[in-house]
Amino acid sequence: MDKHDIAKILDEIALLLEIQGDNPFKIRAYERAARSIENLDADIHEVIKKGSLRDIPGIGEKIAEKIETLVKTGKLPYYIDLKASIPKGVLEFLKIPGLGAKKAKILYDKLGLKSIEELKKAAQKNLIADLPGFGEKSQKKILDSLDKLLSYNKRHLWWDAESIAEPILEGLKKLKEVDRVEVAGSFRRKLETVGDLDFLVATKKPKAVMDFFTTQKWVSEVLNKGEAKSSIRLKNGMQADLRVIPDKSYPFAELYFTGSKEHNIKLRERALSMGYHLNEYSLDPLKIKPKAEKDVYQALKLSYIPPELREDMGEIEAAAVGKLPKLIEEKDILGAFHCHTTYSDGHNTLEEMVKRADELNWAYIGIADHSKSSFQANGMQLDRLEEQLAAIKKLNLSGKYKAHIFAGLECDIMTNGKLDFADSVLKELDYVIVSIHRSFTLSQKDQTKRLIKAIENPYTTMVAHPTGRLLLKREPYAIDIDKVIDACIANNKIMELNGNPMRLDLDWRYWHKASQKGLKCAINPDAHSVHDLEYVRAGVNIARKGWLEKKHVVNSLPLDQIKKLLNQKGL
DNA sequence: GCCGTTTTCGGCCCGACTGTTTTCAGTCG
Repeated sequence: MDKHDIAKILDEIALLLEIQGDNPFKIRAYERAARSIENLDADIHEVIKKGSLRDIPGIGEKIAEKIETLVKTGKLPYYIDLKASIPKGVLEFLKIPGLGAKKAKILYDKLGLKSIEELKKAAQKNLIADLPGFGEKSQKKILDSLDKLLSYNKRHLWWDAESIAEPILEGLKKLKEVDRVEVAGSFRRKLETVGDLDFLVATKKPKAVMDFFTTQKWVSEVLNKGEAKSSIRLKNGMQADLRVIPDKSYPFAELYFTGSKEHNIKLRERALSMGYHLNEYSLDPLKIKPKAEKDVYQALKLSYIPPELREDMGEIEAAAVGKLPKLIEEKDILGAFHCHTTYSDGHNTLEEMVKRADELNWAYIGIADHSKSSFQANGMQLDRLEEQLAAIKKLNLSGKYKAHIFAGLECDIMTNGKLDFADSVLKELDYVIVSIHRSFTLSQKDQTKRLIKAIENPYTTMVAHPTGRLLLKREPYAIDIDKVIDACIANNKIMELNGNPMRLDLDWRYWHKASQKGLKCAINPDAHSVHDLEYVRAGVNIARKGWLEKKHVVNSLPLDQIKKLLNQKGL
């Protein structure tokens, strides 16, 4: 039972209480406790041992007791009883747009509906329209959305969401009635996946903007439409909301609609404690006329908090004492190390990749093709590796390109933790990235041991995509990430932040603490074509979410310094 | 259920839209 399991149970208790119609503030208390546990830095078992559970914000007497029972016995009678009182299927009702806890309870109480299937049959038999609080329209809406539930609830990679948002944003920008516009929400916070798109517009003519937004070619359905707020369903099932606001309120609205919800609640509480009242229109009774968000933060005696950090992970506390990090920026990146070519499974040649690095004004590019065991990725046998090494040397000597080429390798880690090539081969290279591409199902203990053994190899330089996750597709393999981080630090090895939009691995939630302990980061594109080098941008987004500064990121170092760093290998 | 340098009781973030009502509850973000 780890902190994620506990947080999940606390969240589920909150949902169950909601359906039971319990005190809303009690429900929020459980939700808050869940977030606190989820964001906990320390090991939950240690915290319990020290008896400091109640020092965690949002954890009081009752919830502390429940967590202790849960951790010590693996189960919680209170939770078991609660679950027994409401069928699991009723929780599924909450996923249907327009159905919340109250209505879910009515469906269960009055008609005894226990699953999505039963709900569908009841709607088809016209049994729902007569229920209190329901009507013809809500019955039809339930039926309509049931078929599309899967696409509605789908999240999208941030990278994909960007290309969906772009034409809508451009369309709004061109509208003469629009004074200011941007995409807020989790998209602006650069969260790795995005559920829906939140557009924010400043205008004096809301109606014209709303009419435009709800009638364009990207609309598949108008969910609701008002003067201040409209929602549409896009063709791919994604929801897009538009909020319209007078220009004088824009900074407040920007803050509010960027979130996160937890960040906003903390801000409002802070405002209240200072005698103010904060909403998306103003900060009363303060008569400030902010031009930008930073003016609002300033009024709350906080330094400006970049959107990426607004996750209630300590940023408000840090901003209150002027201790926010100076986040890494894309322009700080001077090169990258995880790039493939046609020597293995890349689409572009070595020279094409280097040329592109030149165009990006990079000072260096590291080529790391797959090793022989990755036959699925056309991994290189020794002769091909030697051939590539010679080609890189030649190209460097030719002086044809400004970018220096580092000769590396993405070396497979065998199931026993040994590397795919012997040390005598590895030592000829400028650097070695080690990674796991098979045997994902080892136990956590064995997988951790395997990776740490590879980290301890003297010729290992950095660890690629350490959890192997593919966002929205494949869960991370079981691994004790804290131990892996500690092993990297102890052996002076670099951890990759893989910028492939589907990986973004190591996850941002680990980086703040890990970097403070001394973990070095390389933001890599894991590029398989010249276009993929752009993934560095996605990597920088996530690095910023992880509080990383330039000093933590090795590929912000100029050429002479990165050479020096790589030469430390084998020490 | 949590919390407190105005409080150990009485607060707890707050506004827009929809559909079902006949003045508002429920949902959503």
